[in-house]
Amino acid sequence: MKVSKDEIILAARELFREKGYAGASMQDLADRVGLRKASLYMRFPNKEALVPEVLEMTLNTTFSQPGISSPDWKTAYEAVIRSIAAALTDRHRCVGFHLAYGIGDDTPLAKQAVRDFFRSHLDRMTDILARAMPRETATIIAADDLARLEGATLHLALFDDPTSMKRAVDLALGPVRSH
Amino acid sequence: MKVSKDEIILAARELFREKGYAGASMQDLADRVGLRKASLYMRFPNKEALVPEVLEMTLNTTFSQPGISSPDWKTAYEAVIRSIAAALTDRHRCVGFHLAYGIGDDTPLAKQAVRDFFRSHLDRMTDILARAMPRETATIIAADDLARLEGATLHLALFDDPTSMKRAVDLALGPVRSH
DNA sequence: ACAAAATACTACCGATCGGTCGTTTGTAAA
DNA sequence: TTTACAAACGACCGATCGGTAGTATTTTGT
Repeated sequence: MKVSKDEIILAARELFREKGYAGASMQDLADRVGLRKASLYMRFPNKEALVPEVLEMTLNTTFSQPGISSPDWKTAYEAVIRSIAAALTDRHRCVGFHLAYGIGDDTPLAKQAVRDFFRSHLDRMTDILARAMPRETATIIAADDLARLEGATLHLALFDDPTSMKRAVDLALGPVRSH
Repeated sequence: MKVSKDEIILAARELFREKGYAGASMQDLADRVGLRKASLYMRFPNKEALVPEVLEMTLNTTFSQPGISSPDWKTAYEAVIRSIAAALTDRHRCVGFHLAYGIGDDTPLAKQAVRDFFRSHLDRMTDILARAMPRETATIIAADDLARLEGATLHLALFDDPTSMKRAVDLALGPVRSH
């Protein structure tokens, strides 16, 4: 194999993040990894099938950062927030968010994958917070913290401005520290 | 004229919001307004030229809501926040955000229009807040409030869940009320 | 009523889209 | 070294993309 499957998924992630689902072409993906378009269909049955793989890889790396599996909930939550924020700050956009906006009912497998992607984020964040507070409260905090991080990518994507993301991290971590 | 220019812009806005710039086709737009594709090029020189018009119309309606031009800054700011939140809650997505994510360097006029769109939002919000606080503080609050509103569309688009948006409004307005 | 101008139309352009087919190439077991 | 299988390939498919040319139709000014 000239190119590993992970390399293709990685390139597909960049493509989806930058151009969205509709704007990403298989030809462009083939060019980026140095294969012919037809060869991509050896590994993936179609374009839609790339989406679950991209999101699964992203989810895994996000939640594989050190500290996230700490028994101390403060340590774990801070690690999650920082892991997400670091990825978003680095790339200026969120693949999942771009796909969430752009994917329609014509690609149901991709749509479900996007839902699972964010549901996993929310569940894992909620589980950590629920160690120290009622689950109901944890659910709300997780949802709002994630929304704030995602929203801060607006300033990154448009104005190359990371300060809003930094404040989003501080605001998510402030109450945790003083808990 | 079978169809007014504003109708076309309105339909284009829906299209961009749902499918993004790359995913929106001129044929689809023509179908929605009941024209032939070629007739669209009577009013707009090309696809890219739709973007500034769409965003200008959106900006105008957003900031034409009652209360926004109130001399009382609290009234004005609340009206702005509620105007933005109402539009996002209704449509589940933000056109500007979708375009901000999807538009690349190949469409520079559209890119600049998106930047202007959000810059106007931020400037107008900052101007209102600056009546009651240092401009530096106002800039930060405006940026973070807008980011939070945009981020809350994640829960709307994916899970049809408006609660995060409601909390975003409350959080943006809470400090204002108790000021 | 008539001419001029604006608008919408049919038909088409080359390029690119996602995807498939049949063949060649590389590799690993025998 | 031969055999067998997977991987990569060039060439191609129908559909759709943004956009244009020329013509018909409707509106407008006189």
